Amino acid sequence: MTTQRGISATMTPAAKTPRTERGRKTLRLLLDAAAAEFGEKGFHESSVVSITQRAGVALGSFYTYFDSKDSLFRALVQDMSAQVRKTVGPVMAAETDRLEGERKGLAQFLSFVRQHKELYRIIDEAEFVDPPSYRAHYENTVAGYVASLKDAADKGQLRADVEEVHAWAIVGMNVFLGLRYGVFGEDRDVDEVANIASDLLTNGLKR
Amino acid sequence: MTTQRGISATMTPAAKTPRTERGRKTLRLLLDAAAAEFGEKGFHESSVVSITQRAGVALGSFYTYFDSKDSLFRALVQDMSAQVRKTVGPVMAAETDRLEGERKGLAQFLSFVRQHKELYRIIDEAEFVDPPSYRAHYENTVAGYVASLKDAADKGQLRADVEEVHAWAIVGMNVFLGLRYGVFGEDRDVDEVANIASDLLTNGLKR
DNA sequence: GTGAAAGTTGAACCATGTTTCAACTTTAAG
DNA sequence: CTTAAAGTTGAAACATGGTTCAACTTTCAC
Repeated sequence: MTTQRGISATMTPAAKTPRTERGRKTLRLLLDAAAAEFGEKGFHESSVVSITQRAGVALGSFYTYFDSKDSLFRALVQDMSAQVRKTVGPVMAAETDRLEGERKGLAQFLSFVRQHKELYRIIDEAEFVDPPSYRAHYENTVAGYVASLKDAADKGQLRADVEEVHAWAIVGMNVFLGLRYGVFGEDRDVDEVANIASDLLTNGLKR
Repeated sequence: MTTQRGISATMTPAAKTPRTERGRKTLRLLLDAAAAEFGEKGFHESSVVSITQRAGVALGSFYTYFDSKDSLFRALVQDMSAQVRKTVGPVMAAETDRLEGERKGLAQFLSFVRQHKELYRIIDEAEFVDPPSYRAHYENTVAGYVASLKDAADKGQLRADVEEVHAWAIVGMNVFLGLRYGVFGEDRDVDEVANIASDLLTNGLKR
C-alpha cells in the first residue's frame, strides 16, 4: 500500500525543499512512511516517532522537512486529492459520450481506491485535521463535475437542466461505491459495479 | 444545537446506569455537553475536562458514568445513528409510493441535519475512533434500503433488478446532499433539493 | 583537498489531557 | 432521625507524544 511517487508539482512546499539528492531521498521516505502510517492508524494514532522509525530516519530529521505533524498531513491531503483527479480525470475526458465517460471514470476510480486504500482515511480525516482542505477537495471535485455536465448537456447528451445538486449527488454516489466496493470489500467486479451505477444514473429507478 | 433527549433504549449501558434522579440528570448533562463538544471540536480536540465544565459538573463525576472518553463516544454514535433512523424511517414508510417516500425522506433528512449539524462530525469521526460502529451504521442503513427497494420492486413501483449496489449509491447521494445542503450551507430550499434529487433518481440523467 | 552548507541524530524539554482516588456531601428508605 | 448507598469533588498521578537543539557527519562546489 506504500505510495510510490515523486514530490508532485502541486505539493505546497510546506515541506522545506531539500537541496541535495540525499535530502530528496529522505523526504520521499518520510512521505511514503506517512501515507502508510496515516492510512493504517489515522492521524491521531500515528506518531512522528513511529513515522520516522518506519522511514528509517531519526526523529529530528522530520523537522528538517516539515514544520509540524499537521503540515505533513496537509501536504498529503493535497497530494492525494491531486492524484485522484490526475488518475480519473483523463479517463473520463477521453470518452466523447459523457455517460460512457462516467461509467469508465467510476471503474477507474474503484480500481484506484483498491490500490490506495489509504485514500479514504486520509481525505476523510481532513474533515477534522484540516477542514478547509476537506471542503476544498469536494468543492473542487464537484465544480469539475458541474462544468463537464453542463458541457454535455449543451451537446445534447443529457437532460438540459443539470446543475450543482446533480453533481453533488453523483459525487456522493461514487464516493460511497468506492467506500463499499473499494475499501470495505472487493467481492464485486469493478466493471460490474460501474455498469450498474451507470445504468442507474442514466435511466433512473423507475420501471 | 444541543440535543434534547433522554437515555434511549438502544444506548448500551457502557454508561454505568444512575440510581437516583440526581444521577440521571447529571448523566444527561454530560451526554448533551458531549454531543455539543464533539460536534464543535471533534473527538480529539474535545477533552473530558472541557465536557465536564460545559456540563457544569466536576471532572471526577465523568467517571461515575463512563469508563472512558471512548466509551462515551461509542454511546453517542449509536444514539445518533438510532435517532436518524427513528426520524427519517417513519416519514419514508408512511408513503405508499416508494419513490415519493424517497423524496419525502430526503427532505426530512436534510431538515434533521440542519437541526443537528453535529451528526456528521460524530458519525464521520467514528471511522477513526470506532471503525466497527462506523461500518455498522452504514451497513444497517443500506440493509434497510435494500429491503425496502426490493419490496417496492415486487409491487411494481420500480425496476425489478434493484440490489445492493443501488442502495449504496442512493445512500451516498443522500449523505453528500446532506453534507452540502445541510452542513456546508443552507442556501437552497430543502424541498427543492429533494425534488431535484428525487427526479434524478427516478428518471436518470439521459435526455 | 577544503570548508561551508546541508543533513542527521536522539536525548531532553514541554504541553496536554486522561484517569484515579480518598475525603466529602446528598439522597432516600426504613 | 439515621445511615448506607449514591453521587460529587478536584488535586495529583500518570501517560503520551510533539518539538527543540547542539553536537556531529556527509555532501558538493570550487
